[in-house]
Amino acid sequence: MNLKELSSLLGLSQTTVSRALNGYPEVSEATRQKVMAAAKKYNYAPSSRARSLATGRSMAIGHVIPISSKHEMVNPIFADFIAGAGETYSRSGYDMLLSVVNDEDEEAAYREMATKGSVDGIIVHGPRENDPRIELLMEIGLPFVVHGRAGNDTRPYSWVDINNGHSFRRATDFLLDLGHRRIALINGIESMDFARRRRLGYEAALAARNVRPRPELMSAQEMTEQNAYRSAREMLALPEAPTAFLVSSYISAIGVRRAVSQAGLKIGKDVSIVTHDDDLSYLRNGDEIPMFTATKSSVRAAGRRCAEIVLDHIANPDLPPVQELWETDLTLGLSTGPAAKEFT
Amino acid sequence: MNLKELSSLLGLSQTTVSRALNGYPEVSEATRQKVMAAAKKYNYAPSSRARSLATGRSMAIGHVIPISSKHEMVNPIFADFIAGAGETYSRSGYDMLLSVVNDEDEEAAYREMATKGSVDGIIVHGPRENDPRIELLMEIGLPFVVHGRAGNDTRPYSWVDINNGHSFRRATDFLLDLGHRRIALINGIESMDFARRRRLGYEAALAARNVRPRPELMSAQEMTEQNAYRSAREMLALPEAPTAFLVSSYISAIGVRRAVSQAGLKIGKDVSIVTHDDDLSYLRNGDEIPMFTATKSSVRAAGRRCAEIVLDHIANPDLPPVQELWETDLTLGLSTGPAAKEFT
DNA sequence: GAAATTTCCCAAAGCGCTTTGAACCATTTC
DNA sequence: GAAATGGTTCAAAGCGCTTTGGGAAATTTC
Repeated sequence: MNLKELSSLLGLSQTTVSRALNGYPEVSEATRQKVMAAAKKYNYAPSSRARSLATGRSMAIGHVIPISSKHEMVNPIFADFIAGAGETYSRSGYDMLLSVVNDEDEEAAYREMATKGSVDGIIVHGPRENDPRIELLMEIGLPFVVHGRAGNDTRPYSWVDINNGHSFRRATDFLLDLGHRRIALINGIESMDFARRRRLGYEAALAARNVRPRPELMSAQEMTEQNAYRSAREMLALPEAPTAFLVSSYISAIGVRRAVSQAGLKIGKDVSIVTHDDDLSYLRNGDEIPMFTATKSSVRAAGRRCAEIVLDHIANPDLPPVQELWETDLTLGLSTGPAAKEFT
Repeated sequence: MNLKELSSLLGLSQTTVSRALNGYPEVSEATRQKVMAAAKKYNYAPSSRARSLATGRSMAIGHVIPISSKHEMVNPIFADFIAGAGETYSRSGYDMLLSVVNDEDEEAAYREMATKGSVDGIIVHGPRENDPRIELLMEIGLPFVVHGRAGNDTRPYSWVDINNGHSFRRATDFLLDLGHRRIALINGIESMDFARRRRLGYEAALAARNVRPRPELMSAQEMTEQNAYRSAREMLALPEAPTAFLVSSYISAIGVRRAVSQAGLKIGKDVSIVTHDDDLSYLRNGDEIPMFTATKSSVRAAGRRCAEIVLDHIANPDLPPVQELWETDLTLGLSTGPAAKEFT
């Protein structure tokens, strides 16, 4: 069933039927009702192909998921971000176009989305320091929103980020206040912007209290349970083992927890853990009392917001860039306590 | 830059340029080279909008992600499945169209994809027992592949599934062989086909050895760390506590591990755990010696395969349905051992 | 050397919609 | 009663591509 058939069935022109369905005012209420009813009856929906050719808009937002050919990790927070963005899209009649590419093909993927015209806007994931993608996307001219920020690039592009530096500074301060002095940092790969900022926040807090940063207590790897476990285990075996861990992801925190338990130490008593918590739907940090003390910010909410912003930019191209820096909640859980005497 | 401009720039007809770019034989090698060079120089790529209108194919596969309005969980294995499917798509020039919808709107979402013609095929996620979507999709007539199966619907549709029943039967047998008699099952929601089959496999193994199934040792909930933790904790507090756990997801297994450790019990000694392992990229089960004994099957490989099958069906509509039942690997890890004497 | 074939290229139709510009009819205004 | 107005509707152009049905030039065949 297409427009032509439907129109002739109704004895109306394609123009009128199209307008009736799209809510234009130049059509009488009576005929609109008739058209709507017929559309429903014959299960008609305009072909998105034809429609987007005619309107020049494809009603889709592109997300490029880079798969590192080296480590092959798929970011676990990705599912929740997508879910958030997807909620926004489906409310607005937009689709989400996902492109999974090797990271070396990523730029080509963006360029292709633009030249093929398959999307009206783009969400950028996992920005790195001085990410070349920003430059590329500004050149391409498609509206885009970055989840995170790319280094200290101050050019006016839209992004939604959490205040990673401040967040980890506060968390470190909190541990210092509890008397901890040997605080380990289990971080993500530091070419990622968020990880770099977190380390800087952590170091700033240490410096402010004249605590010497110890390289052996800082690890920066892909945030898998296993990497975190191994790092924590090695650190706990040091002669001057850490009394607290600051961890960049919930998954990693689980690895740290395993190492700590296995060493026969009690979490929150012998060893404290503060983790960042993306509030993933399948890894909730407790209902009443959170298990981990955490810097918390919902990545799903970030997905929703990024999507909203890119849709705003599409609807209104003159909109100035939107830059939102969200503070995290430092939520107190059961994983932290004062530094044990013997260690101080 | 569009085809018209490019053609006139080259002094050729649109026909010839189009054919040159699409690899048709009716164009001389010399002009093809010229056209290719010009396309590259002017960064031309045919508009996917126009192209799909002309060809009638949209070069995209639809995935519908249902978000349960009740519990709001996003399936954590989803990211890896998508990554697998995405690899296949990008190799073949297809896009992935994701639609995140509330589960009550799911049928409408499929229907819409079909009538709007926005996709050429569909992948179905998370089939339930007697899933109405199968019927719907057969009626719609779009090629589709189900990741998993819908109950005992024997109609000829394509699916890729793991042998959940056999897998959990083997795992249960393995625990029984080790002397365990009180084996708990931490399962997913049993309206999901995979969870139902796993329970049946588990019960069959128990029945074959005349071990009475105990309802108090069976839980069926969304597979979050926390749900699993709570279930395991409650079970461990029973007068006749389980000596082994059979768990449906790695995330859940982590929750069980937490409960076991917290109870002061040693995993693999006091309490055994066997889990299903989807081989998620961010939750690898150890490199050398797996942490958990597990029934393992890569969900990413399943994503790749489902995508391949749906593309095959699109390329060749007469292809008979493809049904693949994959066996899992029962990989021995450190989480299992003989039942402790005191318990037997 | 004429006829048949092959090679290469083109004009134009068509995919299914939206949107422009014009036209028709029924009211209202002067 | 003629002119202006407003509410509805329509025919046709156009979005940018692919593909059909030829057709001219080059090559081969007899």
